[in-house]
Amino acid sequence: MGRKSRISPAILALMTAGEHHAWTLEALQAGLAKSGEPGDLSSIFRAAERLVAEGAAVKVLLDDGRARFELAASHHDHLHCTGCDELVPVPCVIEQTTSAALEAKTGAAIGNHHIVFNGLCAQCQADELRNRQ
Amino acid sequence: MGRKSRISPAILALMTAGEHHAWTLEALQAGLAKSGEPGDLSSIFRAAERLVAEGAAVKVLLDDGRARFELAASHHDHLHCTGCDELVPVPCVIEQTTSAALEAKTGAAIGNHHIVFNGLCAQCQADELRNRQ
DNA sequence: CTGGATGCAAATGTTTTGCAGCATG
DNA sequence: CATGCTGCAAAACATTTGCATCCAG
Repeated sequence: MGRKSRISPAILALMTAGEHHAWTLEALQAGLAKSGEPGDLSSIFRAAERLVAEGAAVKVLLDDGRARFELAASHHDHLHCTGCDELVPVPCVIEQTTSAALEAKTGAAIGNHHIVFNGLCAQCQADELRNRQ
Repeated sequence: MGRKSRISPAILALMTAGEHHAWTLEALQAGLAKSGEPGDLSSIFRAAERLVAEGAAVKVLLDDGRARFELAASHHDHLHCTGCDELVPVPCVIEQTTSAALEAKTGAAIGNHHIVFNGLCAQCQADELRNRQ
């Protein structure tokens, strides 16, 4: 029944290798090319969406207008580093009681959430300090 | 020195009137047209960006790929209603101590943040319940 | 054979920019 | 009359889709 996907497993391998935590489509394309699995952006896009549909990956959209894909794992939020533009995972700080409190206060039915912090990751903060000296 | 902006004050008037809390460019264009101040999207875009630069408005980018503008005011976060697609304000639940704790834990320098909750606003939740009966 | 995966090209949707004209301080 | 706002058109940008092709079961 149809062809086996070459790109999907390569994406998962890339993500597991962990050069980044979250991958833009272009980063995926570059990474795949580097590991000998070049592909068209549209094919990578479709493979990534497939992974999301299967629950193996999640898609995160950022204020810079570019989507990032990462391995589906326990929920966490993100720090968008203004230095290196990486999307760094940070533990979730929304307590279970918090949504409930908000629901009670606003009358809304709250499902999931996503927090994006902006700032400098540890590495960039170190670089910043070093350059100032 | 140059012409007085017709669109900028009209945008502020619209926002203050408060039909929406956050406005997409198209919503702004529609609203302006309805109040007798039609304008080109590019002009509205530039006026809105100007307001952001002046600090009178803030720009929020959402996962649906469309930017929204709202009056600059005390910080709050948002509920993106999956029913009516409105961006509803909710009080911020990030304590000052929370960022500090995250900074200590991650080594990052955290500036601002933005939380987007997904769910149904009070109105849509009521509609949902009514339609099920 | 058949159903899914891929590549190429093109469409999409929104934001952004170039440029000429216009208004007003 | 110079400066900044406006409209129109087109570029830019990432994403998404159409379609023909290819490949493994």
